[in-house]
Amino acid sequence: MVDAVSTRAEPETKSTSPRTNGPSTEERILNAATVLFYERGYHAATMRAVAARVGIKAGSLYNHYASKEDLLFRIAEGVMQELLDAGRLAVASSSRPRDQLHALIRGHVVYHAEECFRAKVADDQLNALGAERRAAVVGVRDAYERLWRDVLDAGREAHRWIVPDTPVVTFAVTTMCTAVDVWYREDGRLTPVEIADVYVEFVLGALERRARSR
Amino acid sequence: MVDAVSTRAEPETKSTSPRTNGPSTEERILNAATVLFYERGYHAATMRAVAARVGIKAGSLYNHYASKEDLLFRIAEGVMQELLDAGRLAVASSSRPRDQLHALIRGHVVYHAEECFRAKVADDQLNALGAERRAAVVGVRDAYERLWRDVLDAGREAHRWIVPDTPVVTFAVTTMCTAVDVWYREDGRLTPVEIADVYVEFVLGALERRARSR
Amino acid sequence: MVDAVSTRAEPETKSTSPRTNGPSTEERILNAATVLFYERGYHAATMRAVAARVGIKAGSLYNHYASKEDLLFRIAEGVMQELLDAGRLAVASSSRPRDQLHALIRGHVVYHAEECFRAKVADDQLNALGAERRAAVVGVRDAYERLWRDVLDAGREAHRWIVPDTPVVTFAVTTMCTAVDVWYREDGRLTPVEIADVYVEFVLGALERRARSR
Amino acid sequence: MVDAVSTRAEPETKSTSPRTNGPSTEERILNAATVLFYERGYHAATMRAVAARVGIKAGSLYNHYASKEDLLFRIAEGVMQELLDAGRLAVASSSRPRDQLHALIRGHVVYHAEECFRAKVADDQLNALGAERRAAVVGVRDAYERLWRDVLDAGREAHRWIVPDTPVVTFAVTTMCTAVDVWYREDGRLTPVEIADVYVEFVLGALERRARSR
DNA sequence: GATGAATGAGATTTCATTCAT
DNA sequence: CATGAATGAAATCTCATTCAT
Repeated sequence: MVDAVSTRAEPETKSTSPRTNGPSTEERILNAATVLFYERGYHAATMRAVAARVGIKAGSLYNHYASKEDLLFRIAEGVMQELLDAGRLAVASSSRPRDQLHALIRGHVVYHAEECFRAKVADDQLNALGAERRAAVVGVRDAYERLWRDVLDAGREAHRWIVPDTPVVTFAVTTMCTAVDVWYREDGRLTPVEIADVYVEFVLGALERRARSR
Repeated sequence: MVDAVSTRAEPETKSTSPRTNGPSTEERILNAATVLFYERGYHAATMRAVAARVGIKAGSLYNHYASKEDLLFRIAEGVMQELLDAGRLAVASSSRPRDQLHALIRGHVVYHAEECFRAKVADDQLNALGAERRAAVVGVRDAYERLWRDVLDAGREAHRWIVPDTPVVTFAVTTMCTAVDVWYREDGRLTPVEIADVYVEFVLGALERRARSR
Repeated sequence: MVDAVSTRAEPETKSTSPRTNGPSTEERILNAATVLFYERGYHAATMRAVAARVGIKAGSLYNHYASKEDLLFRIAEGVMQELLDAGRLAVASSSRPRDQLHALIRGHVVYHAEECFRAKVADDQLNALGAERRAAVVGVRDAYERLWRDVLDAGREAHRWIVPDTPVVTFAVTTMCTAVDVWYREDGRLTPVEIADVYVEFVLGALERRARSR
Repeated sequence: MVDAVSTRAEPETKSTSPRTNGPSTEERILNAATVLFYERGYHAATMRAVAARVGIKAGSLYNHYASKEDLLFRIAEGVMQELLDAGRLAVASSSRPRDQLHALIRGHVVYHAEECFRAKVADDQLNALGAERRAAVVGVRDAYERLWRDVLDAGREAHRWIVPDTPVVTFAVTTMCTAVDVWYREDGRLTPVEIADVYVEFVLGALERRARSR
């Protein structure tokens, strides 16, 4: 189930042309923009720098994308859509809230590890978008968060999870699981799935806690 | 103990001249910059906008601060220093890790709720600083995180807390507790202290969890 | 020999494209900057004014030169290099110090008359350059002055020239010959070569003077 | 005769108040401005830097001088007037052109050595003055140059000096004698008077030259 | 589809100058 | 007289974007 996420084509190796070429210019531009938005932030990254990373000149970017904001929009929209799709699969993979949450966390953590650049850009640079496009992305994000909220509410009923305040807990949990995009390194000690399991344990432990004596 | 944080003078009401005046121009500039860096991000906020918010002209800012970067540095440095000071008080307030963590979480959450603008700016805009100044701020931040790590390690010994990976858990917990700065509103349902207690319960529940049957 | 100087391509008439166009934008910018630096001084000349003289907008200058200082550097470096090259040819044109000095003076005077704008800028605005670039230009200038000093020393031996203090006399003579760049006008009474001959006579007269009765 | 120049009060030691104090604030400001205009040029020197050198704040300068341009004007006017006065004394000191020129050169060289900062500022930064004030200074300068021209013309009659073109030679000679202000150092090998004698010898040698055989 | 050059809007910063205290 | 703070004008430089070639 979770694998819905990790089966996404890797833009560096798969390409448009059936067999021979690397990624298309469009893809290479989007990847370059992703890295630069990640490293410097949207406003500090310049179109010249994006172009240089692709090996073309700034003017040529506009043969492929309408504007700088357009680049950011494509990145953010793509990320949110992929997350939402994966989240829906996760929820559909079982009818038990505990398994659904397990799948949600695993999908979220793995995605934010493997796609840490894109995910972090989508999170952090969102308010650089104009009102209209930001609203579009936020809409998808809200749908995604509703998945989590619904699972938490269902678990409170089905498993007697302790959820004093659903929105607060939802946000706390997703934020915590998102944080891997800050420090994940491909060559680190833990694989994305192992990291995810730490989080699953931690969150379920908290939800299923008993009243502590103090 | 935790109150170390909330006793900071409120710059809007206390002032330099004993009684009569409001905050000094320096303070008003720093506050204006904080809000604008928060709302738009460092690069998108302009010095003209900061000045307009204070009611002076852009050039006048430079009678008080050397540069735009200087403004950001003062904000970030102040936040980190205050957090570190409060964290040290929290740790010093008891010798039981459980109480220390309680104090840490409460201080952190209350601070990030009450000072959500300043705290979020200090977190998000850090890499807009030049290398040298960023390093100075990061140094303070690292010292602060070490407080948490040490408490978690001590709790693992003293209370048999389940901490599979100290850095990962530390980062997960602090990130989760930081997240209030995103959504906290003064007129919300919960007070900062109430919010903090939700987090305390949640985190201690997770750390003191028992193996679940699956 | 002296003609080494006057054979420099005239940027106003030669161009990049074989035949049709006038000077390139790069050349036109450099010429405009030269005139304005000459008329107003480096600091009082604005990039806007340079651009206006070329017929473009200020921002466009930066498609061709990295900075205002860069413009000054190119001018100064070019002048000094041309003077040095011409000076070396002059010295190489004969083995008699008297003829070498004749050639040096003529070359120097003709250059400072024909290129009075560029030459005066290179002389007067040098300390507007940053330390590094000023050092580069001063290095070339020192090499040029050494040519003169060596010829004066050689003449003292070969022709019994009266040179009480070589550096002082060198500087006095070159300064005097440089001064044409202040007042020379193309439509004046004397041609550059005629002016040069006045200086040659004057300087050789001084060097070959006999003790006067007082 | 020449000593008319060197008897000028030294502003660092003599003062307005009869006995006790150092130089007045007015004088100290003018001296600071002189040094800074010399070192950086008029436009690159800031009023703040002038004030800092005096030990006051920028605003206080305007209690003493009306504007930055005013400072430059006082410097330039003072220099030119002093030169003219000394030149008139020099010419009046004898009726023989040879002695008059001797006194002129000595006075000029000594002045440009001892007052090299003020003299160089007066020469180089003149065109930073507005049209009106520049004209006032240039008027004095022209009167001074006329002294030299008249002596050269008189010497051509009286001593058969070789002066092919009076303006050209006048300018060449004064420029040469002015150049000491560039390199003179108080702790150098030669005293101002010794330097002056080198120039006197050189110039008279040139003027009294015989036709050379070539 | 890429390029080089131009543009115009805007950003940060500097600085001479003013003035109330 | 000195000061600190404010001002407004201007300067250098950046950058997304356009467009003819």
